[in-house]
Amino acid sequence: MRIATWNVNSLKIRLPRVEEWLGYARPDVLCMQETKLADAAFPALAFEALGYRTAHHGDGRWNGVAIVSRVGIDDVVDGFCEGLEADTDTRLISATCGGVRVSSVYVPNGRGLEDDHYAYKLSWFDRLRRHLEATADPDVPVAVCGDFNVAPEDRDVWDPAAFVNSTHVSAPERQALAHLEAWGLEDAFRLVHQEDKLYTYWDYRAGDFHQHRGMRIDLVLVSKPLAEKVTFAVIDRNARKGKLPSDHAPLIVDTAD
DNA sequence: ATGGTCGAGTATCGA
Repeated sequence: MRIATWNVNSLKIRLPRVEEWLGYARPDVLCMQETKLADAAFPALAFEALGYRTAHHGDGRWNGVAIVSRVGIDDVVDGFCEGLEADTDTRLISATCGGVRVSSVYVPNGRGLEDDHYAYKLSWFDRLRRHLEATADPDVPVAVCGDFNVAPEDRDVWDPAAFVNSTHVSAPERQALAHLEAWGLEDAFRLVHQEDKLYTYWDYRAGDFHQHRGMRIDLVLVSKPLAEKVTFAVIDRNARKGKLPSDHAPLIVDTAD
């Protein structure tokens, strides 16, 4: 099974690139983030034409998450169901695809260490853990895929010195990610690759992509039954090149069976 | 040279 995740930074403008990419990457499941679409505007027909069924959770201008699957898509849940009030944003959608409980997540950016959005980010991680506790089981196949807006380790950013007192690398954020993983998830990319300087996101500004100034913040987290079957993982940097790219590259993870 | 870019929408905000 091939699972992929891609922050597309507006599906409206990115749809041609996504269609092209699906044509050659052919994932069984693709999780997308930052569609920036309302549900009524989601281009379901374009995906169905390529053999994918779809689920989308969005409210228009910001955020928005989707799962498209050619191995079935059942039991779709929008947002959290850990028993608290609804999230203010559309940042989570879950579905069962080919026997795997898949979630597409767009973790809040945080903006700054003193910003209210940073507290929202930390609480969001806690809610995601509680959501998994309430709805899933780490002993069955689970894949939590998306833009986590956290670089797990210093080797996941182009220059740790450039991120002092910044979001994405702070100890509380890394601890929040680690606490999520402690539920029973592993970073599938790191099961395959140990090298540094492998990134999934590069700022549009200042030629960061060409200067290799990036961050690895897009992850596929898998439960043990999937982790044991991971055979391949790659960040498709080619999708960050060319005309009208997203500022994120897609991440692909393959598992046996 | 002290800025560099996108995408939302059409003034700025968010990343």
